[in-house]
Amino acid sequence: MISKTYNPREIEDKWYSYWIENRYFNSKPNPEKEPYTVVIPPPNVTGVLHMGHMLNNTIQDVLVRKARMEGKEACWVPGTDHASIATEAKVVAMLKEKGIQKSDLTREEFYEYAWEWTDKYGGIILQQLRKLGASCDWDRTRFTMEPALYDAVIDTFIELYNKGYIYRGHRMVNWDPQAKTTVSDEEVITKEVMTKLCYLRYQVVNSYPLTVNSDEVSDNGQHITDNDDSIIIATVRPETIMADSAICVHPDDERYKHLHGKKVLIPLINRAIPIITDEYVTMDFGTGALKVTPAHDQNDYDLGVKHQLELIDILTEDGKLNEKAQILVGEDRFVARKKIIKLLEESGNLEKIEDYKSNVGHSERTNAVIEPRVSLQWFVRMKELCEPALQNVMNDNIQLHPAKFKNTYRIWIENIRDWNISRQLWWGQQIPAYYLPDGTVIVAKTKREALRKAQHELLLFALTEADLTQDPDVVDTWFSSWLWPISVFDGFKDPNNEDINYYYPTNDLVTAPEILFFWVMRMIIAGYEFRGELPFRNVYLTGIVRDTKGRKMSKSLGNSPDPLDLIDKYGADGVRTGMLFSSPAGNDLLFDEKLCEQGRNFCNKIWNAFRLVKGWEVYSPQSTVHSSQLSVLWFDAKLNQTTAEVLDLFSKYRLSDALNVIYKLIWDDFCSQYLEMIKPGFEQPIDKATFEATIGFFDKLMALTHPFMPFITEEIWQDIRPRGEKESLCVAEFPKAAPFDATLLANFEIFFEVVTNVRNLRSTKNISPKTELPLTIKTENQALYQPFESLLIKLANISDISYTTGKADGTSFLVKADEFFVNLEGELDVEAERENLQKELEYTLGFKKSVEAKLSNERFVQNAKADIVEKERQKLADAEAKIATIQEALVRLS
RNA sequence: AGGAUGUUAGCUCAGUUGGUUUAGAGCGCCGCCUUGACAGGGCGGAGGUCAUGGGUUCGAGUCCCCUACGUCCUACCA
Repeated sequence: MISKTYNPREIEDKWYSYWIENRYFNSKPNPEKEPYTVVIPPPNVTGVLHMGHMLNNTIQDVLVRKARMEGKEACWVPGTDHASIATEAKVVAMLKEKGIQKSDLTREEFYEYAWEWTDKYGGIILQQLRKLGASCDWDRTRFTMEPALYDAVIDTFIELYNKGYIYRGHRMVNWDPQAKTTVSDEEVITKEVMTKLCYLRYQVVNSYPLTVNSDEVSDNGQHITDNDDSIIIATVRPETIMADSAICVHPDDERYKHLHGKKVLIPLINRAIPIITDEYVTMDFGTGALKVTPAHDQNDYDLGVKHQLELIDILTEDGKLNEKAQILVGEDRFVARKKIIKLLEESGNLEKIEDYKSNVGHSERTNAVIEPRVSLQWFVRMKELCEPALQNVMNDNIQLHPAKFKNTYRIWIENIRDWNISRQLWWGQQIPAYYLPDGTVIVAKTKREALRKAQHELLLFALTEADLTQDPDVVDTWFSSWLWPISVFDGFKDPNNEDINYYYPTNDLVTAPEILFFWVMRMIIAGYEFRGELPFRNVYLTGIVRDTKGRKMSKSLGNSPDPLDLIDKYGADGVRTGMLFSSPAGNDLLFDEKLCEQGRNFCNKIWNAFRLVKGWEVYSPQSTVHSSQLSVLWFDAKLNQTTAEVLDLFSKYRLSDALNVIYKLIWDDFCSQYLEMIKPGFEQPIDKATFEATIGFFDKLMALTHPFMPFITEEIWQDIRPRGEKESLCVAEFPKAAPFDATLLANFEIFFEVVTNVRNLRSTKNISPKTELPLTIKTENQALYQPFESLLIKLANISDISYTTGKADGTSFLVKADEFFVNLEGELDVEAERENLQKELEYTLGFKKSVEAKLSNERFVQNAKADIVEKERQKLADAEAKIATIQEALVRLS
């Protein structure tokens, strides 16, 4: 006895183990077959599955399963990312709970804890992916911190350094004065804060050339003019004026043209700084004059570099003023701010203070206000490396789906800055740079090699390993994940191995648009740089999963359902289809559990169709029922038509559309129409030929649906298949498009319309579906309807069918230009009939008019393509025939 | 602020080189239908001047421009 509803739970576990046991997901290079490769975007090793992963991995699985069924050597490589910042933060928090400070540990000790943590929580997410049905080759699971991949990072660092792409330089970073470390841009939370905008007056120095010793100038007072010759700037950080290197105004600003080339004195400390001009300045903000403080502001830093200004850092690493500030030395930056305002007020340099709303960066971890700070970091020179990455996306060697992202991608690359790859963390690949006691840098794979280099290249034979210190920083996580498509096949360790030669370049990459820049672009760069070839041919960009209100799903909002709960509730197939129903590439998915419900209902629908067919008793008659024969021909055509459509949609990466087309094929065409057409009477057997054709349809439908719903399709497929033919739907053949009879499909459409009209008539006249009705067809083309008679009787519950070219009794409806009469018992509601016909007439007349307007337009007839004009003529003829029929009917009623 | 992108039924979206009827689907809604595969179901129905205003064209949901609103990315401005 088959259950009335589909029960996913045991079926899913059963088949997943079966697939794994039989190693259907494992792949080896096979020269006989075309490879199809996907590398998973490695999730954070300590992460748990969220809705974004579900969507992303469902899409990958659909693509991989289809390729596998198409006979390709499908290989989906899973793995995880060490996620240095996120993981280190979690480990540090865990240590804190144990009462251990990171600073109390050696690097080695810290690693022990980190690995312990990774082993404990790592890979949970990969277990969860199995529940979803992901057909990964689990034997190939990789981790970005495992030795081989660690080495790949070190080797590529050295290679790029030797090629001159990596350099060490002073750059502005986000400094957390409380944690005394730099933090990445992603860890900076900008918050809106109310601050004071101070307007400060700087005195202009008139004499030229200016004496270097500014004290002298202020002492004798000669060079300082009265208030008319001064410039007022606005700032929210008055405590940094001692670090000013210039005042900047817009070159076209008439107010300040007379000051170009002059110098001003910084209030309180009276150091002279130049007035420079740059179009960066917004004339109508503040006073249109800007103090330039290169050491304490990113934009000012850029200006400083451009105008070669002095860089004066007046802050200590914990955010206090240092000796270079000259005044308020030792005060905290915020205390200093208050105090200096007072000093400025006393000295008469403070013009006014306004309340001002500004966005200030805060550290995610300590909530301290981030201090832009210049420090020594490692960088990758990007401009040249980017060239192939830009070109090969623009010329579609690598295709983005949807293509609209090409634009964004181009703009990003064109504005790229050098990539800061050093991070002041421990969990990650330590930079292979060694410092000699005098500060000389040697980049080498090991300390021993660095020493050898120092001895041989620098002739420093007296050095020992103890004299060398390795750079404590690690590289940015993306510096390991950009190698992923190559490193998972050991393309660095062994650049000519069988795997990399066979699987690389990979085919499709599925990821979120948010990391197009961080990750996708960098993988493309790495692909061309390290293998001289693209890393993948297609990039499928998913949307972001949001809730029904359009908010991003997040832990803090608590609006993200647990994917495993969903799978438990709706089944993996239900959740998979639920997510894909409404998520075309590049579109955000507004997730609603209703979608999963729809997915589950779809499973149930398929399940019950299967139950119905399974329950039939089969017999072998002399000849097959005619209506069933016709139905089989029709569904075969429909199936071929839809298969072609599905294949076309797949080729365009329109997976949502492909799923919807399949959904309708199964629900509407197969269940609602086909099964109803061939269904034998209650407790009647079905003829063998029809039964077998139906089983054949099931076979193809399950194959077509398998990439989307692997579990239920496998269950049914296994049940209907003769044993021993092929062992799993996973590796069965994906349906191919075959020719189909388009005329047959068109005639069936007319037939369905007739059926719908009869049902509609019953509905409006309140006649039970069980009451048989006689039907008279008024047509010039009797031959069109004759083949459908038996089906019409069955589906519309007609007692008998007759034809006429004249008139008939009863109420009627129109399909095309033919009229269908149903003689109902009782009175005919003439008024209602007339009203309906009148409405239809009006519509058709309006339609005819619009077609006529087109056709009577000479320019249309001249300019439009011949087939378009012909179609319009046909439309007109159809409309005219229909109008004639309606008018006859109206005459008859009056 | 700059850039990208979007605005089609109550909601979520299709509508692929401009011409297959006067625009489609799913969900929701309304009406009718429960012994017979499935109420997680069946049958039927209502619902849109394609954001606004211009333009190009014989013809515009589709191409161009303006405006409004939304989303995203980058930069956040002293």
